[in-house]
Amino acid sequence: MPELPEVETTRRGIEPAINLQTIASVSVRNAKLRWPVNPDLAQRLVGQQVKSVHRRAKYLIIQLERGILLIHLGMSGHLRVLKPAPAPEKHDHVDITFGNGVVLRYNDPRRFGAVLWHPENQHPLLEKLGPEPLSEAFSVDQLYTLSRRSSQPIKTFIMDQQIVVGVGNIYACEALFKARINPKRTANKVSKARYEKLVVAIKETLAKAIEQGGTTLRDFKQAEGKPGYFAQQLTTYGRAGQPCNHCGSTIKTIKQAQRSTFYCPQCQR
DNA sequence: CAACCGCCCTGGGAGC
DNA sequence: TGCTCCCAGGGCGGTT
Repeated sequence: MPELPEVETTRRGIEPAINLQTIASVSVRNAKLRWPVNPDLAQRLVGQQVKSVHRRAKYLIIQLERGILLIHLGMSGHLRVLKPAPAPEKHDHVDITFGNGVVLRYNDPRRFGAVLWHPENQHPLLEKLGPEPLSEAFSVDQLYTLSRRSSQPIKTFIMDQQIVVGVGNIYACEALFKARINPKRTANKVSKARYEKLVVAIKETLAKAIEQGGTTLRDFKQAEGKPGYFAQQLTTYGRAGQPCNHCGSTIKTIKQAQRSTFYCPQCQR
């Protein structure tokens, strides 16, 4: 499940292979992703040089000479760097081949992701995004101010991409455990002192997950095809019925906004 | 406007 | 073994 650490891991994997390279060919086998892949994608991309490979929230932004290529991995997507590329398999929807022989291959069984070319450097999807959690722009003051007018539970509040980007279900659960906050607590009823802990917890959790190459549950693979290793450090996510690492009481699961939340009722208040 | 809910999709696991 | 059912979930878009 690609969240910010998985997307950042992917960015670091693909950048050295494709940066400053020129696109030689593009092959789209299945255009039906979250949004249809532009039928003229090849025409738009071939001959263009990659100027940089960035990440914003969970979007990969491949800056070209003219416009940008925006890639979202959705739920089950991954990108691989192949040289040479074996024959495409099921769910290998898009290949982008570069002048150096590298093939960037987009695979996404559930097709919740996106591959979008956009003529301008800014894209409507990027406009309303909140601050990057690992930047200084994500601060206690900013988060606390926003929280005062939110009656959502704290968990859905920190998963709102307009509040802070890149915190998906797994890391929301993990960060709330680390900050010892009950996920059901209403955002505007959490004290500033606790937001201080939460901001630190989010930053530490995400940074640690990036170090470990992301979390591999079922689908995620790094660009080189390796799994991520953060799954072994999960304290709450996917551990319903198991003992809390901290107090030994049983990890509980509930539904919030149609998502599973895992938490320790003893530690998190 | 904020909050909530439905929907898109497929593979994997559980249960029978 | 094989079928059916349920679940995973990011984020848009529509409704309350």
